[in-house]
Amino acid sequence: MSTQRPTMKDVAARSGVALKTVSRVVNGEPGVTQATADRVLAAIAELGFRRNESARLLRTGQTATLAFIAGQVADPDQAALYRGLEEVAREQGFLLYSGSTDDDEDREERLALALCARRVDGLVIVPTAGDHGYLAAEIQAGVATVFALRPPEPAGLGDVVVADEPGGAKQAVAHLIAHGHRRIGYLGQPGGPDPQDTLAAYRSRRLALGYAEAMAAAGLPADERWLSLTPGTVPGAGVTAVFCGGKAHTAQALHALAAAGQGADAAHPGRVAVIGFGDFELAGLVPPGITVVSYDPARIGRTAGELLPRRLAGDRGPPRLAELPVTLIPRGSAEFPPPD
Amino acid sequence: MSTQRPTMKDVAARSGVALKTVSRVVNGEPGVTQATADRVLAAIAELGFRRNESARLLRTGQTATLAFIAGQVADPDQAALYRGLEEVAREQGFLLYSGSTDDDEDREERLALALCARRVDGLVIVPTAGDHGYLAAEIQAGVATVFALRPPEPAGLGDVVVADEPGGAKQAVAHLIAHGHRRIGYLGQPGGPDPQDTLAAYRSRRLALGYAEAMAAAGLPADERWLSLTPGTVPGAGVTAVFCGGKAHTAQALHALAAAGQGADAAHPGRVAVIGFGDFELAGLVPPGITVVSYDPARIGRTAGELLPRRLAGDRGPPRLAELPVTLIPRGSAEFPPPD
DNA sequence: CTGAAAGCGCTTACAG
DNA sequence: CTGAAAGCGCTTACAG
Repeated sequence: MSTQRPTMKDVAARSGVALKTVSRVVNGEPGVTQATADRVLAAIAELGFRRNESARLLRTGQTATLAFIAGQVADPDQAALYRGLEEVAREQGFLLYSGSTDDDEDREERLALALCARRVDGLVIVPTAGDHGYLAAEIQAGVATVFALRPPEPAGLGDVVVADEPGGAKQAVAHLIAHGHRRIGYLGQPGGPDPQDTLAAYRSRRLALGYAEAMAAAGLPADERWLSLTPGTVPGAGVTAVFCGGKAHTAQALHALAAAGQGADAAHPGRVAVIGFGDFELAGLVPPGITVVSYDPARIGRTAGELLPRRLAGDRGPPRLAELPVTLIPRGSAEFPPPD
Repeated sequence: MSTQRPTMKDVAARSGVALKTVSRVVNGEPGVTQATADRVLAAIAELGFRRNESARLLRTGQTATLAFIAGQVADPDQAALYRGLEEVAREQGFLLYSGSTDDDEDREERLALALCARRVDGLVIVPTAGDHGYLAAEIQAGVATVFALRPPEPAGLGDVVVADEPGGAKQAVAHLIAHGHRRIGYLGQPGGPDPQDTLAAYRSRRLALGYAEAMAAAGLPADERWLSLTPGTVPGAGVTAVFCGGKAHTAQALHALAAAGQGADAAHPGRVAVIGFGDFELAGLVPPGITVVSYDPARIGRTAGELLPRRLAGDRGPPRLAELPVTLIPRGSAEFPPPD
């Protein structure tokens, strides 16, 4: 069916030299007459020979391959993370496998093990909520592994790169306080130990921590209801500002407040200030411009990629944790004092 | 440095059988005593053996690997396309490489050839504006190749899957006409042969075609200025509706119109209807809800993936072109009559 | 300067 | 039921 690809053996036969000589020419090794090299080169051109890199790598014992396992590669944050990782991979000469788990524990395991069976050199993985013990043997066997956006279970399995969610929450709350707000709510994932412990829930928990700490540090009361707002209770909660623990929550809060006539733009007298965690496309276009605390997913990817080489070089030191800083982007929805 | 991975040879030695017997057990082939199998299995467990899939595939002559080459994997549309492709890949047992060209012709070639050197079975590629002749030999050699979102140069190099942009433009214009609009403008990429012929420019050209055709079909005059609107000229062009040829253009038009007091919501008396090509996150949240003609990038990816197997099976028929249908999603910004 | 042999980790085709 | 040999396409280590 498919035209057979010519091999070095074919090139050798055609140019009347030994296999090894072809190898020398292909690799640009010294010690080949110009005349011989020319003959080999001619045969290569005539046959359309291209070296099979997979075969070379098998012999070499490496694969020059990294893998990225996302929850959803199409999620904007994880896609950006991918890009950061891709950059590092390219610079270092790695090709990149990728795949999505859809937050399915079993699918993650199948995918990760399939990739390890291909002998990828490194693995960057956005872990599902499940157990990652299955990776211990692979890590032990030398697969450089970094967990991104959240730590694995059990923790300590490998290096971790996350955003500094607690710090981000503190920044957001401090920003609101600086604008005169005192009754500040937090809209996150419904609390409690969640069997469906998603990435968003993990992040939400960390943000709630930072929120509570910032309120306490400012000597502000943190009404229990403020800590467990839902989209429906935001308008009636009596808060003058709300911090939203994720893009979805930000959108929900904006919807609910707009419907209740408490949207963050000047048209609404009882307007509630809104600040979200995580930047999103067009955040600047939704009136009056949505202020966010933004982390840099591409940087998380780059950092993850940069942790790999040391491990590949044989570093078996204890797992590292990188908490990357976040930035507040004021756009209007949080830069006004409370109504009273 | 890294703990050596045990091989089948090690397992064979440990269990006192021949290599071939280990292979039989690992592959679940019949004709092995339970006792022998148990001994082998025990050795596998003790050694923590996992078959090297790359080695197996080398011998088999396949790689069970596909590659996706995007302009930007992080672009929301291309990320969705990736997901569609990933689904098909998973179903068919392929692992997936991916990479971004950043619309750089040379980078595309380097990446594609590196992937072919790894002997990927198939390639789905969002082509840059450059020449793709370098792929002819690879396609000839059996690499199943599909171009997505736009055709390659020269055309006819391989199968193509694109959105039906002309059809989408016609739908959009017809929608506006049905709501009473007659002076309809088109905001796209600046016309003319563009040396920097981006994906957006290609799409924009196809949309302009559909726009012109729809106007002509309805017997409506298409003022030349209406066909070459820029963000700055939209408010003063005297049109009552504008069709935008991409997410960026839609955002620009919304900005310009809002600033000129001609935004698409009821608060503006001289409001201009807006309809965009390509859906975006929160299109429903930007008041009054942005009507779009939406194509389904995930479906493009799936379709591309589904074209691969036939080629892998040896089909050398002429290149196929799939133009996938688009859908109009009314959200408010285009569902009102012109002011007069 | 050039090449014959062995090997990467596995499977295929044959023997016993 | 079990195994010894050859081979996938390349490189490594040694000879000449």
